Amino acid sequence: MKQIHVKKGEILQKSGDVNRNGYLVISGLLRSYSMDQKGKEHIFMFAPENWTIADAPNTHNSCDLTIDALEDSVVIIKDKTLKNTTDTKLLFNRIGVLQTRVIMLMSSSAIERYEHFIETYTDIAQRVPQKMIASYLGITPEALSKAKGDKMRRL
Amino acid sequence: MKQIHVKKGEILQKSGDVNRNGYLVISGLLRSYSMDQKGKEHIFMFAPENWTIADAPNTHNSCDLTIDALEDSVVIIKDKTLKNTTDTKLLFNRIGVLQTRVIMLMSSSAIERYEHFIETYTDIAQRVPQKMIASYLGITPEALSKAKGDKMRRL
DNA sequence: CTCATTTCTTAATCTACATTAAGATTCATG
DNA sequence: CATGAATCTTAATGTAGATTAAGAAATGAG
Repeated sequence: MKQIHVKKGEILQKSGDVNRNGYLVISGLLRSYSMDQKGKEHIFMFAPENWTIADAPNTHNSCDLTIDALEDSVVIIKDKTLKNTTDTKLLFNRIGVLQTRVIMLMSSSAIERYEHFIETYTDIAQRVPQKMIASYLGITPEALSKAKGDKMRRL
Repeated sequence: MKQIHVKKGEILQKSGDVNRNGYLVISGLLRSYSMDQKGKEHIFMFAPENWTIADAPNTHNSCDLTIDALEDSVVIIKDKTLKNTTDTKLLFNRIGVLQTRVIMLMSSSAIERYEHFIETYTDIAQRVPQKMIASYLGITPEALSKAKGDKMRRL
């Protein structure tokens, strides 16, 4: 837990780095963002004074988000690996699920989100009607039906 | 912390209720969903065996999500009001922000998301270029510029 | 098993937002 | 202050997904 000064534009963590730290912003402004396949940036969070910004833990223990400074900032680095009670683990898990969901909603097409859903929640897909999957994905049942049809025909 | 049995279709909490409980699914399947202005349902989460489903705390301490059973289920009701260390509060806060973000992305138009962003993060909007706000909202800078222009002209 | 209801598919049309492009404005740096 | 770079706006065109509608298939209650 140490305090550092970062200049505007400086990168605190890159996508792919070992995921170890959270950052508490004392002054200035940080942001976190992901990059899609086309190289387009999607801002996940802004963190002004007093906010914490961090990357939720994934299975590989690597970072999905890049974090950099939008203004000269003073930041306290926090070691996340400490927090390890059962309860906090559950909360971190939920944050991870939501982070993935936001990134998918911002940067993937309906069919890509559908494929990701099927991979991640195989069993659920077989237990609920398709229109509920569509509702979870943020599209209409008609759009999902069409997307699946198009996909089949392309094989 | 007590165990209950719920039938398929039963509602465990309604949008607007006091937000007090979380639900650990022992068997069966629950879902949480929100409703937009047009009355359209947007599924926020599915919770099969072993998952926890809950509504993040908002400022009014009321529920944003409705939770019901998609299959006959056995559920343990957990009182959330216990967890009150500084750390868990921070985590709950982050979950709340992400929950709102997901719901906005699924059920609101670009301009509605923009208006919500401006209300919620006034200061940030004045400190970053517009193209970054667009990136946060999940749209292109051109679309944001146009939406703002259209909005002005309509006044 | 049967009939009613819900769900799924397909297709036509519509709309919000993306893409591309070009000019105007603002900002940063020497 | 000057100039090049970044940002913002506007407009034309393209496209993913929404809406509407109607028929087919699956599901469920009696």
